[in-house]
Amino acid sequence: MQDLLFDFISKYISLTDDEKNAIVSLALFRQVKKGAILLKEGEKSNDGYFVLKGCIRIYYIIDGEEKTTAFYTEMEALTPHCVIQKAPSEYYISCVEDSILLVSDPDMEAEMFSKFPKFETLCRILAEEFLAKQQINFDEFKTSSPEQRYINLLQKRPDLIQRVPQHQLASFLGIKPQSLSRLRARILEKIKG
Amino acid sequence: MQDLLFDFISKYISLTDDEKNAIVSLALFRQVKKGAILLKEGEKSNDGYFVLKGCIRIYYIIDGEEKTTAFYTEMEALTPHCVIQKAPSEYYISCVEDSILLVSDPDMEAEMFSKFPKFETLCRILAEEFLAKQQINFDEFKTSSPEQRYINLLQKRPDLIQRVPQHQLASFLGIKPQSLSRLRARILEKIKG
DNA sequence: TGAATACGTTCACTTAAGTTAAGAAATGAT
DNA sequence: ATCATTTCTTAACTTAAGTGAACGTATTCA
Repeated sequence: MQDLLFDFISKYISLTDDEKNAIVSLALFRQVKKGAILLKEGEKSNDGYFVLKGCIRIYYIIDGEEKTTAFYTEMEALTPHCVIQKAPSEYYISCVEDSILLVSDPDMEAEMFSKFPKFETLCRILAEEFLAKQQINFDEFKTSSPEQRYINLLQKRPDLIQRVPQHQLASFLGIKPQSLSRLRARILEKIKG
Repeated sequence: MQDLLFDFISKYISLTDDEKNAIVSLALFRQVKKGAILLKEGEKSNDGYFVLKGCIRIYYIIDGEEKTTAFYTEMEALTPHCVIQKAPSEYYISCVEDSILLVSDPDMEAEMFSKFPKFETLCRILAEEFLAKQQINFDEFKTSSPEQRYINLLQKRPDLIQRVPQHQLASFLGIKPQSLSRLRARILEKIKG
């Protein structure tokens, strides 16, 4: 399991055995069951997550309805807004599947950064890279229709459509579950016709 | 003008005079006229921008139509996707108003980082913070209607509605200019009625 | 200054998403 | 295995966004 992590890191920086050991000694691995809630609205938490295996999601409850806005799968990192802003969380985080996560918090990060400055470089690069990806995603979302967004998702993250319930996908696409059903039927119609 | 920059930085880290001088000696200030194009689709560039004064925007040309997806105003930093990905740009960047920008590139950043590690910390924090903000923005976009998005913008960035043409705002809100006109009329109707 | 272009609004019409409700299918718990 | 709950789909109706076109009003620039 740790190998997955080090393979991932090696794409960005090279680590000595000392550094690997430091990470392992500080890192907290956590197994979580499908449906488990990692963070609730209103709670304060300092935990960030790196998904080694499985899938977690962010959702809001607005007017009593769940609105899923993001999924994180293998080799993706999620630092909740409340950790950065030091404020109560606006959203929930829960497990879509049984998952294995690497849990971090700012204190642990600070310790790593001071011992191994290289590690701060890694975090900076990851943040910059993820920010760039996030912006492209947002741009695509803004400039396309729900139907285009779904077709886009089919191509870019076909796994998500398999592993995630439709009603969660719907709000991820910015629409209602009924509209997603209809839209899927419409696309099938087009392919057949 | 430099004071603006240092006041901003001082919110995150404290700088010695040496460090300030290093920034000034490496930094490139650039005055740009309204309408000037900083980056074109297909171009490769290594320049990142920090807006000291004015407003710049990102837009795509899709099927011959301009689609504006982002605005950057005072004290906001924009590192184009193509700088991170080392690939040709998918979008254009242009000046909405006469602006004063601080231009940076990866080489200059690397030099700063090695001389003053503190500066890498600043960049990491800014990237993390901006990422968190960006995600909240995206979440709000996904979970609200065009009308709600516009009302939201009225409250959060009223300045944008003043300084930016309607048709650019429209695509920023994910709709057509005609729909924005209609939506504004609808809101006025509600206030009157 | 005058012609051309770009911009914002309005209108009629089309298309698709939201809403409400019902029922079928899948899932989970006892 | 059965019952209850959740999830997904379908349908009819409402509402709002997309489309194409026209019109008045800036802006631009030759």
